[in-house]
Amino acid sequence: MSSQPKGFDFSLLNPQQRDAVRHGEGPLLILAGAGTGKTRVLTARIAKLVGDGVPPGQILSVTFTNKAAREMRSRVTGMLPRGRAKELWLGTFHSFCVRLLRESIDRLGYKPNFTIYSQGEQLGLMRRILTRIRARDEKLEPEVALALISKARNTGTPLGEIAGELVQEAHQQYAEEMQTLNAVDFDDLLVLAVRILADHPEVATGWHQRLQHVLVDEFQDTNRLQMELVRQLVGPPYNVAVVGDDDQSIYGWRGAESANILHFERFFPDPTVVKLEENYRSTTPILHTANSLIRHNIGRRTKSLWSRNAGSEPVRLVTAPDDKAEASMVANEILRGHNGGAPWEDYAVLFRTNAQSRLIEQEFRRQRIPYRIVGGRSFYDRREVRDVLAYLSVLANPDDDMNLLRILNTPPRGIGQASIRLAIEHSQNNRKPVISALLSEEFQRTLPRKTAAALASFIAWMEEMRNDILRPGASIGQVAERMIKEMGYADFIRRTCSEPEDALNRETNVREAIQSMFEHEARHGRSGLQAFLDETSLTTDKQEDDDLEKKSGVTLITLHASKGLEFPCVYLIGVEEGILPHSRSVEENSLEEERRLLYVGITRAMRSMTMTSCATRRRHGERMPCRKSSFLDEISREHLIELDYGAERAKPMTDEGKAAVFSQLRRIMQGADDAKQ
DNA sequence: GTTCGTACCGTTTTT
DNA sequence: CGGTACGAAC
Repeated sequence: MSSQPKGFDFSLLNPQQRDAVRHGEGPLLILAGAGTGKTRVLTARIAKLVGDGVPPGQILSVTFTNKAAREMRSRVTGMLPRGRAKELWLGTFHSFCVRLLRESIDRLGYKPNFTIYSQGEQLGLMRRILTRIRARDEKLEPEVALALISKARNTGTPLGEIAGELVQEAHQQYAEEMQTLNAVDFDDLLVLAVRILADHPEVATGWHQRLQHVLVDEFQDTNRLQMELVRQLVGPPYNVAVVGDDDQSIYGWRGAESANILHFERFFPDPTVVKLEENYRSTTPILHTANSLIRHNIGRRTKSLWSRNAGSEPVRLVTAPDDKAEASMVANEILRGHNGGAPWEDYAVLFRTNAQSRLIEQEFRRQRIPYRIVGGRSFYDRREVRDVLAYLSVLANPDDDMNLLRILNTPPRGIGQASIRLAIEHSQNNRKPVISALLSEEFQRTLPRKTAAALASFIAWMEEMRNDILRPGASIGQVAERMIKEMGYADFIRRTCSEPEDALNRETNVREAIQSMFEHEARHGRSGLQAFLDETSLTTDKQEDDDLEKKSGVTLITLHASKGLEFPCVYLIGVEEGILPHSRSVEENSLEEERRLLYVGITRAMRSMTMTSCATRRRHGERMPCRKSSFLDEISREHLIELDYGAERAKPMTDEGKAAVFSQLRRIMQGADDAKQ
C-alpha cells in the first residue's frame, strides 16, 4: 500500500489514461487495448468522481463477471475515503438487476420474494414441460429448447424466426409456469429489468436520479439486452463511461455484440473517445506480432499497441512432427526454464479446445511438472449442496415447485411418488403452485391417512423453520444447521452412499455449505435469507477461482478463459488450420472472432511467446496430417523466428539427445537475439 | 435403483 | 482414442 492517503495520483497515469479519468459529463468511450491498464483507469475514475463530490452511492460500475467485480472492489477500496467503497453499486449486470427487481418486480405481477432459477432448475422445468406436451410429436432436447429461447431473448429476435412451433409452445408454457412459481431465470433478470424501466417511466426516472454515473467494463462482451439496460438506466446528460476492446470480443457465439462498441455513438451521440494504446504487459516483439495479425480484421476501431519494453526474445513458431512431440517439447522447455530459476507459475499453456490439454497433462505428469487446470464444476451444483439450498429456497419462496418437489421426500419422510404425482396434478388443474395443493384440505383428503399425517408434520415443521429464519436478525447458518440435524440429513447421506468415502465427502460438502452461510453473515451481517440466496444463485463460483491463486504450478487454460490474465511465458499450442481457426468457424462465418482469439492468446504473454503447430496429430484415434494455421501467414515475420522441432523427436530418445537439440535451439535463438542488437 | 456394456461423438461457456 | 449417455440386466 502506498503512503499516499486516499485518492489517486495523476502522475501515475499516462496522458490518455488521464483524459479518461478526468473526463467530466457526457458519454465516454474508452478503447482499451490488452494490457493498457483499463482497470486502473476505471478505479481511478471512480475515485476522481468521489473526490469531486459525487456520493459513491450514485455511481454504478458494472463488470462482466463476479471475479472482476471483486477485483474492482478491492482495488477501489483503497482509493476512497474509509468505508465509502461499500456504498458503491458494484457488480454484474445480473446482480444489479436483482436489486432493481427486488424493489419493483411487483409491477410485473411477480412477488418480491421471487426465486432465481439456475440452469439446472430451468432444465428440470423444461423437461417437465416437454414430457407433458411431447405426447403428440417429435423429439426435442430440453437443452436445445432453452438455448433457442435464450438466444431469442438476448438478441431481441422473435422466437418464431429461429425456432419451430414446438419450441414456441414450450416457451409459452415455460413462461407461464415460471410466473406461477414466482421464479425468474438469468435471462429474465435482464428482460424484466428492461421491461420495468421501459414501461414504468417513474421507475426509470427514479434510477436516473439515483445513478449519476454508470461505468461498464468489458463492454465488447455486452449483448443487446445489456446495452438496452444501460440505455434505460442512464438519463441526461448521459454520464456513461464504457471500457472495452473490440479486438478482444470473443463471445460473439454467446450473443455478445461488438457492434455495441463499434457503433457506440448510435446509442449515445457525440461521445468522447479515448484510446489507450500504451501496453504495460508485453514486449515489443509480442505486440508487433499481435498487431500484425489483428490488422487483418475489418470493421474494427483501429488501434495499435506499443510498449516501452523492447524485450530480448522474438516470438517463436515451433513446428513439431506430431502432437506427442509438441507436448514433450513444451514440457521439456518449461522444465528447463524452471531448472533455470523460473517459478512454475510463470508458465501458461493456452489451447483452443479442452481436448488439447490431455496430452500436455499426461506429459506433465510423466515429467512431474505441477500444473493447475482452469475450469470445473461449481460447488453449488453438487447434489447435497443443492438439497440444502433447496430447503432455504422453499422457505424464502414456497411457490417454487422445483425446489419444493426436490425436498418434499428428501430425505424420505413418508410422502411417496404417488402422492407427489397427485399433488402435481392437483396444482396443474388449479394453475396454482404445488404448495397450495399441499395446503388445501381438499387435496389432503385424497391422501391415505398415513401420508396425510406425514405431510401435515412436514408442513408444520417447515412453517416453524420459516418463522425462525425470516425473523429479523436470524442467523441463516444456525437455522440451516438445525434443519439438517432435525431432518437427519447426515443419516440419509450415509444410508444412500455405498462408498463410505463418498458419504464422508458429501457430509463435508454439506458442512461447507453451512460454513458459507456463516461466512456470508460475517461479511454482510445478518442481511437476511434473500440476500444469501441471491448471492449463491448469482455466483457460479468455480472453486478454481480461489484455487487458481492458491494452487501452484503451470497454468493450463483455454484461450477463452485466458482473457484478462497475463503470464511471463506463454505456449500457445495447436496453431493449426481446423483448430485455430476452428473448422466450424468457417461455416459459422466467425473467422474474425477466431483471429481475435489468437490475438487474445498472443497478448497474454509478458516476455516470452511460443506458438506451436504439428505436422500430424491424432484425431479421434487416427493419425491425421495437419497444416499450419492460415493466421500464421498473416503475421509479420519481423519479430518471428520459425523453428523445427526435429522429426526424430517423434521417436523416443535419450536425455542426451534431448539436451543436444535444446542447446542447438538455444544457440539459434541466441543468434537471432544477437542479430537484432 | 444401480451397474455394467455398448454406441456414439468430438469448440469456446458466464450469469 | 476416451468420455459420456443411454439402455439392458441384475
